[in-house]
Amino acid sequence: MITPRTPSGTFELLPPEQIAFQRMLDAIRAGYERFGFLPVETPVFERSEVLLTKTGGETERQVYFVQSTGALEKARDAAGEGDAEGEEAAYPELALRFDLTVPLARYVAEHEHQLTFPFRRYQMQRVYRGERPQRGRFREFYQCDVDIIGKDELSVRHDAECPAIIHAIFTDLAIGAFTIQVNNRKLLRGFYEDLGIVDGEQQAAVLREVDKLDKRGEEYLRTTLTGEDFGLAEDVVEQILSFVQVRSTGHDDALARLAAVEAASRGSQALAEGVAELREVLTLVRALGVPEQDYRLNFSIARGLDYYTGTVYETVLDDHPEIGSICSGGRYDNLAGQYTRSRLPGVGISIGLSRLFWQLREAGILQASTARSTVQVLVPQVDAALLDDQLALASHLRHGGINTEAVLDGGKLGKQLRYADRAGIRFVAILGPQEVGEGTVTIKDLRRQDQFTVPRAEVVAALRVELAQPEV
RNA sequence: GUGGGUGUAGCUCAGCAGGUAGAGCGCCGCGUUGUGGUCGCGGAUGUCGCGGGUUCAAGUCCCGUCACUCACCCCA
Repeated sequence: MITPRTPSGTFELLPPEQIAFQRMLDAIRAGYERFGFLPVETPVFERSEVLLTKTGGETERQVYFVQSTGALEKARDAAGEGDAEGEEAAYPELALRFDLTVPLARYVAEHEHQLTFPFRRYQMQRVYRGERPQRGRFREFYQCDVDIIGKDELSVRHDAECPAIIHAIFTDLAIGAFTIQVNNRKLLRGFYEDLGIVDGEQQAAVLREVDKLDKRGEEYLRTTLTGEDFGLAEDVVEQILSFVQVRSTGHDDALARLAAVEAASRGSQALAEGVAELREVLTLVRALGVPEQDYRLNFSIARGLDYYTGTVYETVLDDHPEIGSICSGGRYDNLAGQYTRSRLPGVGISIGLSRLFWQLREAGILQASTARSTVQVLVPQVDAALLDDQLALASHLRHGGINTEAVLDGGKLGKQLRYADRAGIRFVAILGPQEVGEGTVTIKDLRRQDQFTVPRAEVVAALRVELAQPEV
């Protein structure tokens, strides 16, 4: 017999948890729509050339190729004939998407003339990465993206919308206090230019290390940056360290820190732009109603992806910093340069829901409040002879908008109640000979261990009232 | 791609000096007739990952292999 199991790096849930997961998806979708975004879905696989435009070694290492058996045979034949027609010819034609941003770029470029700009879309689908799986990291996972794409231009005002969306959604999700951390790549670039770190590669390398500050600590950073690989002077490293540890403590403090950075600058143009952008973003974030304790400047945030050019975001849970960023994103100047001549700047964020869900579960902060079952009422079979009446009651409840399961196979009532309890169904509507005789239905609340009998005509109304009651 | 760890009942694991397999949880049944969760009693379940070796004897030691897992790179 074949051992049934999922491939490593994937996960599936039992219904009670799937419900919780679905509720989170619903909340995110609702949040995105409330901010005026349109839904989009794209195929799980794309033409390989679309995904591998930036033939970076990393992407190639992580992408899953897709190939039909026919295509595979054809490729084999070609290989057999010694047809070595360059590296690219060896790739299968199709590959699984590893994020939603690249497909978005292709989508926007492809449908440019049918879309209206600024194009505001959200997309919540699974993506695939051929990584070695790790704790809370998967090879298949959900991303929930929102992006605003402009044609030619997109004012920095849109950058302020992202924190507002994050705030609304994570408030709804009710998974605890959170802080939206904001930074700006131009500011970072300017700062490092001022320090004489001009080379793009070196800047990127420094940013990557700085990103580890929270995880590895200050000493690690000091040793690394002054060490062989970087060879930075000690006073430069100290400047980096003190800069990078900046965390604003409120709105006015954030503005003051921006002013301080600007005053200390040796005149970098990029730094000045970054400061101006952040200033505008922060001001509008406040105007959009985000409480000032929920956002702050954090100069250590860089984001690994090199396509970010301006504002960058990272959101953390205040009580669980170990979880890391639960939502991140930023501004990019040219989304679809590979696919169109049009200049399409954008800004967006992404929630890695699979990882978030997993970590919330591990940390024990998944709300227990969500129901374990989608069934609201079970109609047990007290007496097989009353099947018609039982089914009529179930039908009546369903017409009343109540999710109803009717027991078809019967058995002892006790067993049926146990079934309901285990399945996480809270209410039972009992219709036995007694109830049929007097035209009533008995409603039992398994959580509160309480039951009462109502006239048949009032069942739906009574249950609606009960369903609105808290469990304890 | 680089390094560690682990593989025993559905799950979590024990089995510490090699001697014929255990616990807790879960599951099933019973505690009578229309009432679950608690409680009591009873019950089922394992090619001890796979292959080879050492030994009178291997879950236990050795080798190989596969799988899973954690961390690093990178990232959600």
